[in-house]
Amino acid sequence: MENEQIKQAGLKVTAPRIKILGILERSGKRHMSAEDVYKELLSQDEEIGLATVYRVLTQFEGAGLVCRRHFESGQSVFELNNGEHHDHLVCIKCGAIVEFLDPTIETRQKRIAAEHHFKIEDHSLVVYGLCPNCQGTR
Amino acid sequence: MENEQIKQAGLKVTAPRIKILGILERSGKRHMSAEDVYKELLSQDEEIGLATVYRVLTQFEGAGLVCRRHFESGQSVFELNNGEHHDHLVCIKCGAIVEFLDPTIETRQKRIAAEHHFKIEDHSLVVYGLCPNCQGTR
DNA sequence: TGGAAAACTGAAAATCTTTCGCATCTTGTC
DNA sequence: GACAAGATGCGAAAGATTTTCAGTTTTCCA
Ligand SMILES: [Mn+2]
Ligand SMILES: [Mn+2]
Ligand SMILES: [Zn+2]
Ligand SMILES: [Zn+2]
Repeated sequence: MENEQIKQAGLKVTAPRIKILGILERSGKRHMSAEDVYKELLSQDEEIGLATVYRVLTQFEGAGLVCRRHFESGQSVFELNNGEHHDHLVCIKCGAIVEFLDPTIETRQKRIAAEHHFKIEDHSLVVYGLCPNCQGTR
Repeated sequence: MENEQIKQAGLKVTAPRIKILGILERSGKRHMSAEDVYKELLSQDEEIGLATVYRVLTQFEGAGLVCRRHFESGQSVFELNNGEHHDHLVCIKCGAIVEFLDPTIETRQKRIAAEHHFKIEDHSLVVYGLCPNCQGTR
């Protein structure tokens, strides 16, 4: 359970960490902002401050338990790291997110970095658009 | 000169706008944050407030004169819009930026959006890594 | 198990970047 | 030149995230 993952990540097992990891695993939403997590905690009558949520999410990120994403919404969103990289398709109207992985794109990126003698470290690809549900309306 | 571009963009020709556009055109750096532009103005003894810099850059963006980018640095950077879309390779150590355009990637993105029935609106691809100069050191 | 060191926590204050409110100027037009 | 519409500068405010700090909690080992 959570305790093990936290311990293996090299972090002390504390109530806030267990609770927050549990929320990320079971809340339904795969991509959550710190605020989202905080609200979920509140709704469960947990006494955990927002600063702690930020702190824990950042630690989880450092430990590789979660990935932080910067979509153009002003706030970071976090998702459990399942070990496999992927990119995102984001609906600019309703916020719906579709994950995808395109080997061709991944390959081209590596080639481009190599051509410019860059040692690639990471990348972020986000495609913004309107999801099927949001295309009719305005 | 600047006056014409500003006028054609449908904006009144004012001193701050002329000065800021001039800086974007002649400052050497192609990608500048609002703060960068502001500092440059200060160094030229211009009495232009930071709020005005943000305002003007946002207006320029709306008018299509500049593009706003969100690299993971916390602040937006702006660059003159030369009409051609491109993506970026960013050095995580020194901040060096290389621009590139890969038709294959562009095509794949469109296909992926189509497969998910998304009406693509925009996209952001940034590859982070170490530039040639920054690879030796730590 | 006992207890101290190390790590962690919540709340409040501090940062940082960006935007607002508004009184005061400018610009474009007649 | 006179005027309305639009811009500017300034300080305050906002929103997201981080830091500080004093009081807990967890770990670890005797
Ligand atoms: Mn994802
Ligand atoms: Mn560019
Ligand atoms: Zn949608
Ligand atoms: Zn570099």
